[in-house]
Amino acid sequence: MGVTVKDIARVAGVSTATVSRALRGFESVAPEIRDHVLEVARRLDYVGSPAAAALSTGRTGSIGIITPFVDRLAFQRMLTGIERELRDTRTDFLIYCTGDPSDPHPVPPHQRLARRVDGFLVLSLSAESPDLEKILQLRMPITMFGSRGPWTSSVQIDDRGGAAIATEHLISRGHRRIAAIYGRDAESAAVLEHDRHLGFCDAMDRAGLERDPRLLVPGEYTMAGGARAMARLLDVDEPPTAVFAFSDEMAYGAIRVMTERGLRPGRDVAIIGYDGHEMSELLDLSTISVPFEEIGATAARSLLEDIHGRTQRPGTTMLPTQLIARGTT
Amino acid sequence: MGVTVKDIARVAGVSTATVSRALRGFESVAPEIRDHVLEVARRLDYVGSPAAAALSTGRTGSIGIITPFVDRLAFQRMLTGIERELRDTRTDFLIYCTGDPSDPHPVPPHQRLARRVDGFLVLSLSAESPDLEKILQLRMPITMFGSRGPWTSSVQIDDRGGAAIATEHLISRGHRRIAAIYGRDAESAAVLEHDRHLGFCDAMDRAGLERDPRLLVPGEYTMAGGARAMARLLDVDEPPTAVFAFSDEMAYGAIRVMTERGLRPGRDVAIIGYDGHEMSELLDLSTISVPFEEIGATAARSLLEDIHGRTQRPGTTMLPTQLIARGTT
DNA sequence: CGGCGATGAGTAATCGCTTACTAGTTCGTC
DNA sequence: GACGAACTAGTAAGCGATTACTCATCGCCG
Repeated sequence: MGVTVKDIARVAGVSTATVSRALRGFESVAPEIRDHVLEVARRLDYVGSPAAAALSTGRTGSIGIITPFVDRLAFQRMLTGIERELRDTRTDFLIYCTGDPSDPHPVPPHQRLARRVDGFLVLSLSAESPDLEKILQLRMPITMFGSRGPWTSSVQIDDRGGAAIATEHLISRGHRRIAAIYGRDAESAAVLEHDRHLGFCDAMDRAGLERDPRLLVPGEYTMAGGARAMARLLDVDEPPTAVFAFSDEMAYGAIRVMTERGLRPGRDVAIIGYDGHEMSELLDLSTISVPFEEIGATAARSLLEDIHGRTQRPGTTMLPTQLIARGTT
Repeated sequence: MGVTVKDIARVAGVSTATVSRALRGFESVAPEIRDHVLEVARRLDYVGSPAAAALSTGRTGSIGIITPFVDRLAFQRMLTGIERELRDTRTDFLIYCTGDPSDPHPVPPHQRLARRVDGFLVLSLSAESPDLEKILQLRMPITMFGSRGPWTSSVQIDDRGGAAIATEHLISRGHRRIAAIYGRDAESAAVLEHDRHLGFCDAMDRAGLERDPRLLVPGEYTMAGGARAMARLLDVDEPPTAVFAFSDEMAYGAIRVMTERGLRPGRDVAIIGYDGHEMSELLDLSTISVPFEEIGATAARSLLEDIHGRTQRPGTTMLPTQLIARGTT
């Protein structure tokens, strides 16, 4: 059904080798023959078979994105950046969602994706994820965000510094009793949010403020989780006067609970988020803005360079965050 | 570097044909040989080459998702559903974003994806998109949402009915001067939002209300666009008392502008959105809820059935929408 | 005890493209 | 005027898995 190089070769009166060379723009083809072949290919509406090319060259022309979730704003924004970056490169991307660690995926990612892609973009994957090790073992080009590998490229943001700035912002507003809503496990050295927690501790300790364990609650990185967390915080004997949510989404949920209980964000209880999603502007939520689109684009670019061997050795790019003070603080 | 069927054949002492048959679970392999081959494959950590399999069978084991945008909540939600549905099927997905029609993509989707996937999920693509025709010409399995093809399967929602219900809801609240914020082109018969516009007209006409052209403004389906639209509406001589935004995201932007101008949503100006995103609950925004996750999952399931020939002929699934009345109306 | 169907497994062709080698020309140079 | 460098283009060998055919065995029946 499909037109193949053989068809073009026949019609153009050359060998398939020449067709292939012409199609790939090699120098060693006489200009007029090259143009002729290209013209024939166009006329026959030729579309090459990526499978055949991949089998032959070992290059698939696509990359794999590995992430624990697809339904988070941060991922959506990174995906936007990745798509924009890849758009003109004829590189496709596959998404592999590891999902909830408690409900392990039937087919491990390295099995499913290894032979399908030329490299991986590992986004926000907990460093303790068992999948990660398997992927590293493949020794394929990898760029990571949210975790680091010994020999892989990575894109990073200064989460520890950003979290400290967020906390100091609350402190500078006169707050002394400050709560933090983390994701799942603030203490684990392996998880993504560790840096944010460290930054929070840095700032609190520097200011000589007490870190009441009851004011440190998990929010699962979701709106619903943030709402539950806020409810818990408000039920503490001596509720906090300010809250630092480690993600905007959790802050949204927290704000809803505050509003439901008749508390005005920024007046009765201050709150600051982290991520800088578009929606936060709407809610007048103070936050630390994180350039996720750019993170995605940068990571994609880095991976492509790695794949095409245009890079010397794994590099690390640090992208800036920025405090955006709004009405809720 | 990779382990191939040949390696397994050698180690297991059988032919590659037998290895292939054993791996694919064919009947015609003696149980003990099958188990032995499987054991060897497992021991060697064998991972098959999708490229080779694809070349040989013509099946790629992946599907292509075609959509004009990746940075919208509706897409994110559909993707979540698709991912959930595909998770256990060993089917991968590629995303092809057509992007802004005014800035055409350098490589048309049918060229880039045709040979790479077994079928397409066409989501929210305007029926007048030039890409669509090319894809239809491929005669591959397709399931669409947001547009319809003559012979393709599709998942639909009753947008016309939903929009009428939203409008009637505003009317039932006593509003007479009602504005609508559409996306880009409310009149074109080809675009996605046509049905919502029709539903709006239905309800207005049935109630005998005037549709002032100045109260029909575009919002580009984005928050920023919705904000601009609302600003325009408030500058009209006789501003509307109620607004129907054809998407929640535009409603968010509209609410921001209302708030900025000191108007209280639901008190001074009523507003209702469309889509039922999670965030709308937070903003207390009335809306028509659309089950995007389920739409994605249903579409994916339908496409897989089509690809595997388990279906007789193209089917259409209609999914329900639901009015969610909240504080803004 | 020979022949036949059923069953299991091997041989080799094939999918479409890439590329190392080979071969035939054309120039340039001494 | 001849030899070799520099070009071009063709030949054919893969890449790794699948599968149509072919072949060997075994059991069973007449």
